[in-house]
Amino acid sequence: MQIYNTLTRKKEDLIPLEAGRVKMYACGITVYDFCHLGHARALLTYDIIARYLKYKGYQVLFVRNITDIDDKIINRANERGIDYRDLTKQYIGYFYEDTNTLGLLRPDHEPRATDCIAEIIALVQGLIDKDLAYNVHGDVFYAVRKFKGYGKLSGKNIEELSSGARVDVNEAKRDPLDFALWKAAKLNEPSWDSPWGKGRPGWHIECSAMSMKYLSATFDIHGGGRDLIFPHHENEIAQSEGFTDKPFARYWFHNGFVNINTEKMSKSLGNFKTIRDILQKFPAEVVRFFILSSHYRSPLDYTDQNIFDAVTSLERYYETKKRLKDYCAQGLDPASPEKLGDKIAAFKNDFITSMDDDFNTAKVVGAVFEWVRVWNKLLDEGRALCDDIRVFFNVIEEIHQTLGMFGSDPDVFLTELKNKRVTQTAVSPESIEGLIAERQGARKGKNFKRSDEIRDELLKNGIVLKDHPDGTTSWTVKG
RNA sequence: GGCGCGGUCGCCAAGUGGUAAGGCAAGGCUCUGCAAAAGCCUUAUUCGUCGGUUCGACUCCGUCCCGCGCCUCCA
Repeated sequence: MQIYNTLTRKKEDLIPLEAGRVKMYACGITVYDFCHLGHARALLTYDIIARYLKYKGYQVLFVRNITDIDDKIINRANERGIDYRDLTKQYIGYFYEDTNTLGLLRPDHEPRATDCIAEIIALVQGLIDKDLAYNVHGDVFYAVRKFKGYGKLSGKNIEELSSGARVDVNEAKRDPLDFALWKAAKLNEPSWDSPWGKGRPGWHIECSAMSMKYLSATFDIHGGGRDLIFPHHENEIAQSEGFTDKPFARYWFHNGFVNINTEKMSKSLGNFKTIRDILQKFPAEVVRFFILSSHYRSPLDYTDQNIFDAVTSLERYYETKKRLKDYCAQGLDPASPEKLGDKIAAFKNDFITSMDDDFNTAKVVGAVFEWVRVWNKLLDEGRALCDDIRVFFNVIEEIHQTLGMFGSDPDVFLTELKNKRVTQTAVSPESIEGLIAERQGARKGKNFKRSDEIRDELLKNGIVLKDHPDGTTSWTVKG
C-alpha cells in the first residue's frame, strides 16, 4: 500500500521498520477549548489510518499526545480565575465526549505533557550536552543552525527563513530562528523544577519526548494537520534527530484544512463550528461521512448546504439498507434472480485497492453508492438474492470497521436522524401524531380538503407526511 | 518576498497518458384521492488560460490568470 509522504512529496510504499508492525504518532490537541470540525478531521484521519492498518493485519502501536500546558492554557485559566489543571481537566472531559461520540479509536497511549516532564527535561539536557541547545537565564533554546537538516520537511531553508522572519526577536535568543525547549517560569505561572530553574516545557519538545518514550527513536508514521508542518514538525525533527542521531519519523502525513468560505477554520479567526454543535443536529456518522467523502489531503469546505447534502446522501444509503433488510425478512424466492457474487467480490477488492492508494476514502464512498443504485433496481424488479445481500453486507461490515460508516442498523440511524431533526423544528412528536390521527379520520371520510390542510400545516414546520398503501401514515422531517 | 497546495457538470467530489466514479440539485417516469416520500431514468465531446511533448493529454512540461495555506499559536 502507498501513503503520501510529506517529507519526499510523493506517494511511497509503506514498508514498516518491523514487518507486520506499524508505530504511529499523531499530534493531538491543546486542551483549552472545545474541539471544532477541523480537529475532527485531523482526528478522523489518524483514526482511519490506524483502523485500516489494523484491517490489513498490521499490529499497530498508536500514540497521540494531549498538550495540557502552554501559554493559551495559562491565559485562559487566568481569564477564568481558575487553576490551569481544572481547565484542562474540563476540556479533556469534553474531548473524550466528542471523540467517543464520533466513534474514534482510543490510541494505545495518550500521554499528557505534564506527565512527561522528567523525560522532557532529560531530552533538553541531552540537547544542551550535545551543544545543540543553550540556556539563557532559565530559558533553553534550540540552536537551529547547528542542525544541518533543518527545513527538510517544510522545504524551507534557513537563509530565507531568517530574512523573512516576522517573529518578534526575543533578545535572549542567539538567533531569531531558535525556538524554546524550556521556558523559565514567570510570576505565578505553573512550573516544574529543572536544572535551569523553575519552568515549563516549550510546545514542540513534548512530542519528541513522548514518541521516543512510547514508540522508539525511529518509528513509522507521524502526522497531523497541515499547519503543523512548520514549525512544529520541523522542530520535532531537529530535536529528535539532533538528540538520537537517528532518523525520526519515516513517513509524514498531513491532512488538509476544513475551510469556511474558503478560509481556514481556526480559533484565531473565530470562524469555527464545534464538534458538539454539529453533533447536536446530526448523527455522528454524518460527520464522518462529510469528512471522509473527500480525500484527507484536500481542503474541505464547510457550508450548511454541504453538510445537508451529506445528510441526504447517507439517508439515501440507509433507506436502501432498510429496504434490503425488510426484503430479506420476507424470505422471498425470486423467480429470475440476478447473481452478483463476482461483482461483490470485485467491490471488496476495489475497497482495498482504493484504501491502499493513500487512503482514498472518497472513492470507497462512490463505490458504495453505485451499489445503492444496483440494489434498488433489483429490489424494484424483485430479483435480489438474499444470499448475495448477506455477502454484500459482510463487505460493508469490513468497510465499517475501517471507516466507521455504513454499518449502522438502518432503523437506528434513521430514527436518530429523525429525532435530531425534530428537535430543530417548532413541533413535538406528540402533536404531529395527533394531527396525523385527525387526518386519518378526514381521509377515511374523503374530506381531502381538511386532510390537505393538515398536511400543509405540518409541512410549514418541516414535517413531511408519507401515506402508505396499507393506509398508515408516517412522517419525516425535511432535511 | 520565500516555500507549498489547488482550480473537473448549477453545488460537492473521485480519477487519469487512451478518451470523465459517486453524491446533492434539476427534468422525466412509477407510485398516489391529490401529494409527499421512495425508487428508476436522464443530465460534463469536457476537466482555469495559452502554448509545447505525444499516435493520443483532463492527466506530462512551460506560461499566465484565479483561489488558498505556511513562513507567528493553530488540526
